[in-house]
Amino acid sequence: MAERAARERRRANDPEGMRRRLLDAAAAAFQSRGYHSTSTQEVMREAGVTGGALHHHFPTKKALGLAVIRERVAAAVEETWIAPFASAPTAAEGIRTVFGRILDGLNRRGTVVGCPLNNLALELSLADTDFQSALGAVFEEWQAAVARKLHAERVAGTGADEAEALAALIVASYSGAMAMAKAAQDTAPLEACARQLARLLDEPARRA
Amino acid sequence: MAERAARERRRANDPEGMRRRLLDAAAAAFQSRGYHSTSTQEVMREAGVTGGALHHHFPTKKALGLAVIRERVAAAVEETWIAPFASAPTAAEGIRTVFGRILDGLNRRGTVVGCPLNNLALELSLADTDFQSALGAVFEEWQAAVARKLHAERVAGTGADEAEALAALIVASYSGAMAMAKAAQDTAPLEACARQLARLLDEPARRA
DNA sequence: ACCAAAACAGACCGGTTGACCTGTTTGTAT
DNA sequence: ATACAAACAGGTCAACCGGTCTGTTTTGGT
Repeated sequence: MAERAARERRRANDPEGMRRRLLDAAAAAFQSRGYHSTSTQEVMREAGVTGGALHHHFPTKKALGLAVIRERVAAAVEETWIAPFASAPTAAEGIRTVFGRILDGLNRRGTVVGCPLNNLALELSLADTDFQSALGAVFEEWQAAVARKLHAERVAGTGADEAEALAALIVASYSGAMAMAKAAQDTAPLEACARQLARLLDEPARRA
Repeated sequence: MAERAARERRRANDPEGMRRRLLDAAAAAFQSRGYHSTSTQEVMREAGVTGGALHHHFPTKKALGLAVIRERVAAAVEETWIAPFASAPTAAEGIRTVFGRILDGLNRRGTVVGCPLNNLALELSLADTDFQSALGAVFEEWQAAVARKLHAERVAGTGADEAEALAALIVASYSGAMAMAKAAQDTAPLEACARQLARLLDEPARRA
């Protein structure tokens, strides 16, 4: 039919692009509304994609969630946290840089949507073991990267155990401060933690 | 009818008790499954209550959630955290006591269900402004109580600002460590943070 | 040129959810 | 005693969710 051909102009199969758009839309929606509060239809609408396409790339909502965690959340942590921290001249300077950039971004936007990893971790860790292990893996890699930096700098004693424990404190206080900032819709907890952590990393007897 | 009277044995109106059972069941369900993943029917079943009673005490699910936050979550934070910390001989000892008790409880149970405040905060803060302010208030009171203890002890400089900032670090690192423990289903992050925080509160030049 | 498989479109369905509503029972003020 | 409101029972309903299904178009191998 002529009208059919006229309406649907053309269709270019682009699997990777389609998959990318779906992951982008899902990651944004999960970030701002959470996993359970986001329906697959919302993801479809915001990605401009039909149900058939969504089902083709991600057979279930859970598969979509796992892909978001492994391909988007992990990358976001790597990009906004691990990389700038690792490439900083010192650990203390890394804290200031990372927190400073994130605070800049938050102040530019109005609202505090929180850390995507933390948001999904608290919502999904107990719901499903697949989610739990995927999220736990991201946390572990994050903490390990921070510990490597601390250990390379010989901060806080020589032991690798101490570096690991201090890395846990750093990651935990960032996650918790972001949670507080989200609940209060105020960046003050993040600023306070940044100052305290930087002071902690500057002061103590280094190079034992 | 005789059969009617025989079946429904008797009914004692007990508004406070009914309300308490509903809040208990809802708090437990929200804690382990989250707010959105818990249906009102599940709450009804686990509380042994009919729909009419639930609707009478809490007209909407949101009203139930707000009551859980204000009457159960806030009380839990007060009981398990604020009170033992405030009554400890020193702040450092308070950290050890609070974390120790919580770690004992976690090790006794198998799973890490996480901090109820943090769980609900990340799930609901962005969803609704009423939830956000209720959750933010609990966080603020928690941090303020910790800051009072630190200030009374003259930890970390004389300034009240420093006490407030250090309190933010303490609350944030606990919340974040619990999130990491939940994601990893392992209490190691909590133990690490407890050690680091206690060391931080012990060491520095106190009583300037 | 042809055809099988991948990529996509769009409708459909059972199950569930939160909310509501109409009755009935219990407590209480008078 | 009796009227009236609070407390509770239990069913109903539209809306929605995630998953599935069938059909069409595009793509790439031969």
